Amino acid sequence: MNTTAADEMDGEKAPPMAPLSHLREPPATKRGARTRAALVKAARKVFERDGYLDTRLTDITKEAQCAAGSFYTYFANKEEVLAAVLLEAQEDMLHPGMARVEDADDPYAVLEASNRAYLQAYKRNAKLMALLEQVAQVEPEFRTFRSRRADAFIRRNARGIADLQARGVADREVDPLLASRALSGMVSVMAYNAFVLGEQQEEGAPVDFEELVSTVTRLWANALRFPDQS
Amino acid sequence: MNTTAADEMDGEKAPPMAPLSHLREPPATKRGARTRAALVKAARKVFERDGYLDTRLTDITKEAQCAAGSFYTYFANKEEVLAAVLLEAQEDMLHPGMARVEDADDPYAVLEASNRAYLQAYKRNAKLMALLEQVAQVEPEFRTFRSRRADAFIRRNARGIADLQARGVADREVDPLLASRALSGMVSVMAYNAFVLGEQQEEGAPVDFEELVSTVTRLWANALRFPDQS
Amino acid sequence: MNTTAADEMDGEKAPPMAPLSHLREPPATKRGARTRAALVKAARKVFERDGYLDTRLTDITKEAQCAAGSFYTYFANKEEVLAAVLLEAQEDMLHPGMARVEDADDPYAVLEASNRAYLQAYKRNAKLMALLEQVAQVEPEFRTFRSRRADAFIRRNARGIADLQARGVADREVDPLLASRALSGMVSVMAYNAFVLGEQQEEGAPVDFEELVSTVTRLWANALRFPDQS
Amino acid sequence: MNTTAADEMDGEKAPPMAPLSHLREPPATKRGARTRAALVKAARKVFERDGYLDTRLTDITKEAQCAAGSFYTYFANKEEVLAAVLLEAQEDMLHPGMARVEDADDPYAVLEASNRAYLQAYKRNAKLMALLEQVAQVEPEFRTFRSRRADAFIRRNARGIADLQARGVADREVDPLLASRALSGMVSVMAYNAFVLGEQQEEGAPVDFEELVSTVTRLWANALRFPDQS
DNA sequence: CATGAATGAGAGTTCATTCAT
DNA sequence: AATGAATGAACTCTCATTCAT
Repeated sequence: MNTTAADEMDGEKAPPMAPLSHLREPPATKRGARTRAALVKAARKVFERDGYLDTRLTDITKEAQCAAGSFYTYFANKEEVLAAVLLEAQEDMLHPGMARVEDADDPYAVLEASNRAYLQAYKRNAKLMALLEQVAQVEPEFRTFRSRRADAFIRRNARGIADLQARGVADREVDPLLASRALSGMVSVMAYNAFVLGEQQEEGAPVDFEELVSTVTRLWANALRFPDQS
Repeated sequence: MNTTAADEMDGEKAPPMAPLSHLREPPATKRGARTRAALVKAARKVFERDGYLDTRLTDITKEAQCAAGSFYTYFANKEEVLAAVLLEAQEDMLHPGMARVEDADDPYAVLEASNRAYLQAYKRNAKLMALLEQVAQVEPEFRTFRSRRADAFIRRNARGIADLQARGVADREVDPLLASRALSGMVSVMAYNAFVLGEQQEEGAPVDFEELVSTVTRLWANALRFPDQS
Repeated sequence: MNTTAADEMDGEKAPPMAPLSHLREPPATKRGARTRAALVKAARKVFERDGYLDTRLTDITKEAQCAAGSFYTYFANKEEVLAAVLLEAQEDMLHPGMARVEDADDPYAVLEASNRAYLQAYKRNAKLMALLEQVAQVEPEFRTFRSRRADAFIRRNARGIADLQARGVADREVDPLLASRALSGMVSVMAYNAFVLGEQQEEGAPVDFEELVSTVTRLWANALRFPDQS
Repeated sequence: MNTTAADEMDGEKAPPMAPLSHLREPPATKRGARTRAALVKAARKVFERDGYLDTRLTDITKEAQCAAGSFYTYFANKEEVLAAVLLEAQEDMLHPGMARVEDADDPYAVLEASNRAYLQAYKRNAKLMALLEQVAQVEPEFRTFRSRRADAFIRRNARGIADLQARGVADREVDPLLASRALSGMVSVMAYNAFVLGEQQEEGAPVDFEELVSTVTRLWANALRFPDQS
């Protein structure tokens, strides 16, 4: 299984933001580029701090230290800045920097590395993921966006599962795609609970990261009936 | 394992809406009760149709065929009607009406029945669940609400898992609570995808309900290493 | 000088509330009378507590423990209850209960007794006076009302002054009416400051009542050049 | 006595509007300054015409010929515009332009000039004073404001009285502060009656300005037992 | 390009008054 | 006469978007 669980964020080359790609032409001047960059940076900061809905455009321009009107030089509305923010952040979210696995043939080791990388990436971008979840509930365009990326992730894992089934290492009774949906979903829910909700409520001990990795990996492996290794 | 996966909705007797219970005094007259009921019904309809955010209070009163001001006789704001809507719907969501299981000692059969009941209830109340997910992203009070109910569900399943572990029927290596979080989450994600997102996008064949039940059940059973039955 | 400074409140027999006398017919039944009385009493309490403007009709009916609609059985609006409240209170305000003066021919003694009685009455009805001042600024009908009563007071004192002038005991250079306006006004301002504003602000030592009496009396006597008695 | 009765309006250098100074940043552009000025001017006009309570914010913006929303660029609410109106008017009210007195050592002449100047200023700003009285009954912040200014006025006159007492020209039996309260109050009541109430009711001959000045001056002088000059 | 004031539609909310029961 | 729910006009305030400078 050579896929990673971390690619829920992957765009797979295909235009990832189809509905959001109506971006304006990039600024012609250096000053313009600077202003635009400041706006995107400010937008991310404010979005993450106040949430998408509670963010007013003037909050963004204030944070970016530019005039309210300047916003419209680069973006048509709030959705468009958000698209720009996500586009820019994608880069980081796509390269979890997975550690080399000693034995690439050991499915369990590969799976564990993959889950660890995914969870690390999620944690690193937790605020942005929280934002994405929020926006997906509020702006249909972003719901599609979220779904597409999840699908890519799911499809890749499905291929991994099918591969293992072909090699006789995984339970052949389950449909690879459906199983991938379930198991990938399981991991992403855990990530959401741990890194998004876990942060919001101070009470309760936060989950131990390594325990999280080992638990989801074990459950995943069991669920597919990886050969016993104990 | 005699718990059901369907009780994510269960309040376990305890006041389930603590933060939302600032309800006004119930109407003193029949007429008042009728109007209030009409408002709650209208609210549910409009919320489910337009979403929480896009719903204006006048949309609700218009739907309920009463004056704008009448709304405030019964509710202080949009949040309060929503609380009333959820409170009223809870009843139905709490009694999935799980079918009798032939052999209550067969963990697999119990699990399957439990999952089927849960998924049926989810499907039946899909629009409301969609609403709850949306609102949880937008109003902190409801986030707490959602979390609490999920917790109840998780804790119950955790008890079931611990029980099976004690009986030697389930993998003892995993922490029951963490495993319950993961597996319960897996089921609810599947439900969300199938019944909430599945409805919104017309493309693609909808998942077969029975296949869904059998897949999540099989994965769950495998994940906990239920004894082989094939 | 046999007039009293206390009669700013006096209605002098003449219909004192001309513009406010459009009162409805008195209730026919006993129950009606009771309800009406409860409303007036409640109105006074709430008016004095919350001020005229911040009082809603429902506050009054709530305080009177009757239904909102019942209000209109007895009064057309807020102004009318207020008129009723004032009408009822007038009685008390009109009888300052001035102590007998030993020597009714000693202008100074008479003046002092008169001022003391006036200030006592003002203090006793301070909340109502505060209310009246507020209402006079807000409802023209009551401005007239306040003016008329002040006029009565002023005219009476003016007669007293003219009398003393005739007896050669008071400065003949000043117009009696104008002087009365000034001096009566002086006393009422002091009363307002001491008993209305003085209560609202906790800081500062409240004025000593007797010092107040002696000061205004002395200034008044001096202003009219009462014969020296020191 | 070198103080003036006219300084009830005086702020004495100290920040006179402490509680009202939560003003927004002044407009950055000329256009902004123009709009703000137009709003303040319009507010004063409408307030004086309709009274504080009956003034709707849209009345002000309509009068200023700008959009309703523009109001909030400069003021948070009705109170704030009023503060701005008073702040602007203060200037004029603080410089009664008292005529030079021939003989500054003649207490009577000084007193008369002072009273004339005060009454002239009051008359000039009568509508604003009416407004202030109204508002003081309705908004606690402005009650404080009114009190503070009256206090400044009173304290100054009290110093004048004490001074005269020290020079043996005024009755030493009265407390200077209390006497000042009474006499300053006497003048301001007369001013209120003459210029505020006098205008509202058309009936009755308006008081002759000079007679007003000479009467209050004479009474004041007598009250303090200025040495005889007749 | 940047600026920041101007715009105005639209939402929530209050409460005096009416009226069916 | 009493009740208390229903009504709806009126008002404040927000903020995305435009536009003159």
